Amino acid sequence: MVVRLRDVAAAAGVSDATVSLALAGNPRISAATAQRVIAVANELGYRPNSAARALRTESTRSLGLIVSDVANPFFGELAGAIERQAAREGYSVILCNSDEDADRQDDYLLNMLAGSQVDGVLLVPTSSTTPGLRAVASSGAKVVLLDRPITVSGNGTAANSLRALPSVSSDPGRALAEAAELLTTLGHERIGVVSPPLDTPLGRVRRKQIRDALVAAGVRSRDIFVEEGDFRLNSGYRATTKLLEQRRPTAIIAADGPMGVGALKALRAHGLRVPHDMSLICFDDAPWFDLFDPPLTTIAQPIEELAKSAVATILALLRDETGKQLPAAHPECRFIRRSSCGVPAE
Amino acid sequence: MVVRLRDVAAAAGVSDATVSLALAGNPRISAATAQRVIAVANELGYRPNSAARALRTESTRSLGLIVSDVANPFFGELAGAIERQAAREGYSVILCNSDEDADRQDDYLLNMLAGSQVDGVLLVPTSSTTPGLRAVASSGAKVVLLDRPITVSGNGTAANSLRALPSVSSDPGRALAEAAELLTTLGHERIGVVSPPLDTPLGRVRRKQIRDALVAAGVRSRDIFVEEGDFRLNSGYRATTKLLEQRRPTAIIAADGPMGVGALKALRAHGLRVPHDMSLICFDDAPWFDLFDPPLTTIAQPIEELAKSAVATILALLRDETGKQLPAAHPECRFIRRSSCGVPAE
DNA sequence: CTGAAAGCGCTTACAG
DNA sequence: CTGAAAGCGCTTACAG
Repeated sequence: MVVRLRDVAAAAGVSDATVSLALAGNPRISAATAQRVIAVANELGYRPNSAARALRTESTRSLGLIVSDVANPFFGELAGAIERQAAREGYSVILCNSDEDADRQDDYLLNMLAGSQVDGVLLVPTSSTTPGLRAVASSGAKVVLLDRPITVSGNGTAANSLRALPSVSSDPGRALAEAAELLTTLGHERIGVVSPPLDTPLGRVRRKQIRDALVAAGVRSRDIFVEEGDFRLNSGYRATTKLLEQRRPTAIIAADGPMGVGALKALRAHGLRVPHDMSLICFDDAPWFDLFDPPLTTIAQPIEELAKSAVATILALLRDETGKQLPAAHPECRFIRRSSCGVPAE
Repeated sequence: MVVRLRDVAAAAGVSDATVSLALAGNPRISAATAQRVIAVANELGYRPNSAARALRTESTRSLGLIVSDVANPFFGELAGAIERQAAREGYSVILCNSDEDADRQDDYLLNMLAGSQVDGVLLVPTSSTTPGLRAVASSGAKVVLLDRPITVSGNGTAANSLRALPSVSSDPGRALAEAAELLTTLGHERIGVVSPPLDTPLGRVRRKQIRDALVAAGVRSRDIFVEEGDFRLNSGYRATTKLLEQRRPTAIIAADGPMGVGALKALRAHGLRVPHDMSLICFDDAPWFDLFDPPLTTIAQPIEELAKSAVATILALLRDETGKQLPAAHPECRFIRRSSCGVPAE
């Protein structure tokens, strides 16, 4: 039913090797033969069996992409952009969803890499360092960390191989500075932060980045209130509710889109108007953020750049057997001011 | 670097065959041997090479999913739900994005199926019937149509094999009836429709479904104005602009989320307030639709059910060598009334 | 209950 | 310039 190399060879009256070489464009095959082989292959609709090719060449031309939550539009868009980049380079993308679960992440990592299902993996890591990631890193597998850092302690070879993993994520520095300045300029003094989980490296990094930006803009450290979320909508709702009940900030910064949406829902539920009673800034952007009531001010991640860097980095890693450290790529976030920030109420 | 079956066999002091059978849980292997083999395999971190396994068993335990636009949150969520279902059954999902391009779709179809990269494909077809789809269907490949129908003319075996493709999509019937009734009850008489492209089967089907629902609710056929979009935000904007300038409806129905968002943007740009000056209903839903200004009334597709049906159907197709026709699955859409519909202005 | 051997469909040295 | 042969890492009849 399916056309094999052998069928093409028989139909063209040449050997398997000739077909393989001709289709690969190898100049050793005469132009006449090559042309005939290609014509026959097209006519029969021949497509090489990818398992056989992968087994022989030890390269699958597939990449694994493990994201923490595909339902988050940020990761949906990112997955799309990565697929587009990878397709341009002749690679397929196997999409995996860890759902923020370290065990699911490790299963995917080990099955895909140790099982040679893919040549490399782009990983949005769920928590700091899982056994699977450690194993995979010290086996020298091709892994690029995406969107989130990991923290590594110790000096063993395992720790060093983890540290050697290239990392692609956005830099919110300048955008956060703009956001913080906007808030202080408007007169905000008490700021709530809905952060990622603080037991993850990203959580600690974001907390520090946001805190530093606010302090640099003149907010007193004791007037910054951090409430933990878990990246999802409901946690943004809960964290915001806590901030309202315990801290009474006049502005809130939420560390991703879903938590920002959750925050807005919580503010609504408490009868607070944005920006009149509360200013709100979140991370990530989407084409519909300006249709919200009110349009959301955000720190937008550069999705296309992230996708490009991620694919370029993993491909460099695949080409390079030398293992020389690749430069980390950190494209800048963009601050997009819309109307969810205003002067604090009395 | 990577552990092979052979390494496990050597370490356990048995043959390759024994390892393979033991790991497969074959009862022919004594419990003692099996236990020892499994322990050794775990210790060494053995994972079967998927290319070798696929080559030998002629089954990859991978599914292809070709969507038309991952940036559309509907497909993002759907892809996530499908990945979850598939993972539960031990299948990986290769995500492909056709970007509504028939050639890209055909490339993916042929490479994945003729190249045996996957066991089956879930396809959101871009347009009616492409050469690739025709080829793949008549070769007996395992394909399930998702979310969109195709139309098939003729009686050849090719046409029949296309007609035999199982199809999973939602049924908007009841939800549309509720939507139409709501509009007429509110007093709307002139309705604009932002439809999918009318040269696609889905476009024609949706136009008819919406028209029928509106007529059944009492709208005169000549007061229904259909403007074509292409599934994306900008086309919703353009189509809505046309409707405003040429037809002056008092309510608009947009056939998917991005076009609904585009419609809302166009209404804003024209200084129209929703629902005071114009009522708006769209298809698909998202957790943030109730934060829009105004919260959007929609016809929500049952994403989980679609994912479940799609995966169940393709797995049934893979198991079944008999080729008996599978029942089409059409879970119902849900009408979600929010505040984007109101009494028409004078 | 276990092992030796064949073979899935390719690619690639090696001959000629 | 082309072909015969080996081998990638598995699984599975077939012996014993």
